[in-house]
Amino acid sequence: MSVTSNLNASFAALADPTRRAILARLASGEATVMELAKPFEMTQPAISQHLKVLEEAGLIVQRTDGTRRPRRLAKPGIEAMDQWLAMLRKALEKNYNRLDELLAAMEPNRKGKR
Amino acid sequence: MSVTSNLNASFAALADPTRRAILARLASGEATVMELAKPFEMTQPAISQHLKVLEEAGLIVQRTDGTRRPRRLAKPGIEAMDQWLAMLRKALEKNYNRLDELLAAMEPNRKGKR
DNA sequence: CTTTACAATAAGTTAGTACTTATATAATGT
DNA sequence: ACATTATATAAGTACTAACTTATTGTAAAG
Repeated sequence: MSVTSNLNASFAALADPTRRAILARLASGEATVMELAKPFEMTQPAISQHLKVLEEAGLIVQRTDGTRRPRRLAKPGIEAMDQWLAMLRKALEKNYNRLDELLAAMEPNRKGKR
Repeated sequence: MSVTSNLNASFAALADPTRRAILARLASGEATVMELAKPFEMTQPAISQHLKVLEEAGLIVQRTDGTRRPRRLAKPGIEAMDQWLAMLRKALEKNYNRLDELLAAMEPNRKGKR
């Protein structure tokens, strides 16, 4: 039950297209394992394993409803990734990148810089 | 070739803390392999391999300056991830999540299990 | 109680990742 | 031409990930 905010696990979780599809589905509301499994040509255990990965990454949470365990998105985990990426986005917006490109363009042939 | 927009590879690249550190460093401007390697207790080939992963993921680009290959951030690849995450962020903002929580709270809660 | 539906876990296989050391390539300085 | 500096590639290894089938746990329904 910890908000580990583990960026390693979070980004690794997003690297799998099945898990991204699951999250996309959960973006429109909670869903059970069976509902989540339906679109995929994959067994139920495989989906359960993906859900475990997503939960351990802090990207989803579950509740209990009889034998069902509906999942929904977990805000903190998603925000943690979003904020990390915001850092890169801001760097790009600040034109650091363009400055580098300019320097690269000015570089005619040789000459070291540092 | 350039804008492969490969989210699998992009997110997988971010799952490694060394690669995130490299990107963070590049956020403040371009750097060579040696410069990037310095902070790590890791060999140069290891860093070169990480850079290859980042480049194939579309997150950095390189230019040639003599024997040096300074890297810098690649805007399109970073924006692609950012936009994908924006989808989840918006879902959370739209209170889909809160609605689910409300439904969960309304659910007649049964006994704790085991 | 017994069956059914939903979901988790176990064990095994295959493929991929993240390093290492050793070596190759390529531009620069002398 | 040779040595130096900067980087890439190759090969090997240990670890991890993503599936599968088989089985188990648990609540609801008959």
